[in-house]
Amino acid sequence: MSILVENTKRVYFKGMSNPNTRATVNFLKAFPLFANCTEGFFAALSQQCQMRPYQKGKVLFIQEDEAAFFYILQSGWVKLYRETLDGEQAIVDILTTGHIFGETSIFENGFYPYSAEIVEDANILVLPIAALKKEIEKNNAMALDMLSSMARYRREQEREIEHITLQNASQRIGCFLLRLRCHEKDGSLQIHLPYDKMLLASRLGMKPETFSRGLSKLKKQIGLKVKGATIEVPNLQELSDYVCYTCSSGASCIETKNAIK
Amino acid sequence: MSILVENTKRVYFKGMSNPNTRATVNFLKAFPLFANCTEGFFAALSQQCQMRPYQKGKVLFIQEDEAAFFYILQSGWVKLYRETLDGEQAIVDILTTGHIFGETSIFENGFYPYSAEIVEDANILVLPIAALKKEIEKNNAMALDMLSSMARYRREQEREIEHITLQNASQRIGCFLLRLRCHEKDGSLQIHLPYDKMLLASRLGMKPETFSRGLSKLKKQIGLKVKGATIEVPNLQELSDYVCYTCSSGASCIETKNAIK
DNA sequence: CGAGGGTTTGAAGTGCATCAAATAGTGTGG
DNA sequence: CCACACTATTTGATGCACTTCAAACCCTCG
Repeated sequence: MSILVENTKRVYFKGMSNPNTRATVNFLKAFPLFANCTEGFFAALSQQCQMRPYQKGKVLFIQEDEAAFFYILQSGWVKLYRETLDGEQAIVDILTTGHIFGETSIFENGFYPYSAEIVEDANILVLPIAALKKEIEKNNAMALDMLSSMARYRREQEREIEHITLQNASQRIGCFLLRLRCHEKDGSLQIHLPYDKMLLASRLGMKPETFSRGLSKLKKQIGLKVKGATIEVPNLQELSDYVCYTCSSGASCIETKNAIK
Repeated sequence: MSILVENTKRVYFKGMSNPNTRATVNFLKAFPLFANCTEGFFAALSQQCQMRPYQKGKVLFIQEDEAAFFYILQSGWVKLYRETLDGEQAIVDILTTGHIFGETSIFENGFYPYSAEIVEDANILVLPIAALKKEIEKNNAMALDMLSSMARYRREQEREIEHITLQNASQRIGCFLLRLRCHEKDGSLQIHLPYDKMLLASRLGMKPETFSRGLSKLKKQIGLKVKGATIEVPNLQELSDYVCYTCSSGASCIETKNAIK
C-alpha cells in the first residue's frame, strides 16, 4: 500500500536553510505544541527533519500506511481525506500554513488514519514521528501541550458538527469567511479565496453548484461582492448577524481566529 | 449562572458503598483512563467522591459554569447539549454506562463547555476535577492515557461528521444499531432500544417523524422487525451492506464496539 | 482561435422538515 | 379495573433546501 508514498531522503533545497539550525528550532518553538519541548527533542528532530517543496496533486501518504513522519505546513494547501466503499472521497479537513498533520498516528497504532494530498503547491516541514512519540512519553509538559491541542481540535470538530446540522449553505459559507478574517479594515473585510471553489465546497460539505448559489444569496442578503477569487464583505457585523444566530457559539467564531495549532 | 446547579455535598445513600473503598478504586481502575494512576490520586479522589442517584430532568450543570466535578455514569442516560442564540438545543452527545464527562473542562479554562441533563434516571460517580488535573500534571503515564482517550474521541467525531454528510436517515439509524450490538446470536441480532425514540432521533440529528420513517424503510429493505422498544435484525450482514457502503470506515463500525472511554 | 476545465444558471428530482391529524401507549384518579 | 388525559409515535400532505443533470458561460492556456 505504500507504493504511492515518496521515498523521503534527506535533501536540502537551494534557498532553504538547513533545518538543523537555531532558526528552525525557533520556528518550531513558536508552536504552542512545542513550547515546552526539551533541547534533546530538537536535537533529535534536526537529525532527520527537512523542509520540502511539493507540487499540487502529490499524494503524501495514504490511509493505513505506516507512519514514519508528521508534517508542518509552511505554505500551500493540503487535503486530508478517506475513501468510502463506493469510491467517494470523504474530506476530513483542508489545511494551510501553520497546520500540523499526521501526528495523531501515534495513537492509531502507528498508521495514518487518512490520506493526504497536496491541493496547492506547498512547502512542508517533514519530521520524524518517533522523536515526537519519545518526547510525549518522556516530557510531561509536552504531553500536556498535546492534550490542549487535542482538546482544541475536539472543540472545533464539535462546532463543525453543529454547523453542518444547524446552518444552511449560505450561512456555512459566511461562517467560513468570518473565520478566515483576512485584510480586515474597520467594519469591512476583503478576502482572497485561498483555494478553488470546488475544494471550498467539498470542505463545507456541499456541491459546487450549491456553493455558487450560496454566494449569490449572500450577495443579495448582505451586499457581499465577488470578483473572481476576491470577496468583499461591506459590513462584518451584518454578516455575523446573518450567520451566527443559529449557532450555540454565538458570534464567538469571529473571535476564535483560525489558530495555529 | 450557577443557580441551577446542585449543591453537591458529600452524601452517601443507603445501599451504596462508601466510595472510599478498594471496590471503588477497582471500579475506577477498570477504566483505561485510570489504569496508570497513582495511589495518591485514588486517595485524593476518595476524599470527595460520591455515588449519587439522579432523576430524569435534573440539570447537572450548565455551559459556562465553573467546573468543580467530573462524572462517571454508572447507569442511566445523560444528554450533553449547547444552546443556540435562537433558543434551539444542539445535542453534543448522549451518554450511558461507563462514559465519562465534564473532564475536558480542564482544557477549557475550568468551565464546562456544554450543559448536562439527566434524560433517564441515573447513578453517577461525582469526582473532584482538581484531583484529575493534578494527576495528569504529575503523572505522565496518566497524561498519555488521556491522550489516547482524546484521540479515540476525535476519531469518533470524525466518523460522526462523515456519517452526517454521507449517510441518509435510515443508514444512520442502521449504523447506530450496528454499533449498539446487543444480544447477538449468529447472524441475527436483538436490540432493546436504550432510550426513547425522540432522544434517539435528536442523537442522530433528525426529527422523530424522519426517524419513524427511517425505521419503516429498514423494515422493507432488510426485514428489520420492531416491537415497541425491541428491534430484531434478521441478518446482520445484510444490514451492514445496506449501511456501510457509503462510509470510509467500511464495516469497521461493527467491530468498534461502543467502547468504555 | 479553440479545447478544456471551472463556474454559473436553469429545470427537475430527492430527502428531510414541517404541519396536521390519527393512533398507540402510559400514567392517573376514580 | 376502567375511563380519561397526556404524551409518544405513526402516517399523510405539503414545502423547502440541496442535489442532480444539463446547458451555457467564462477563463486560461496551448
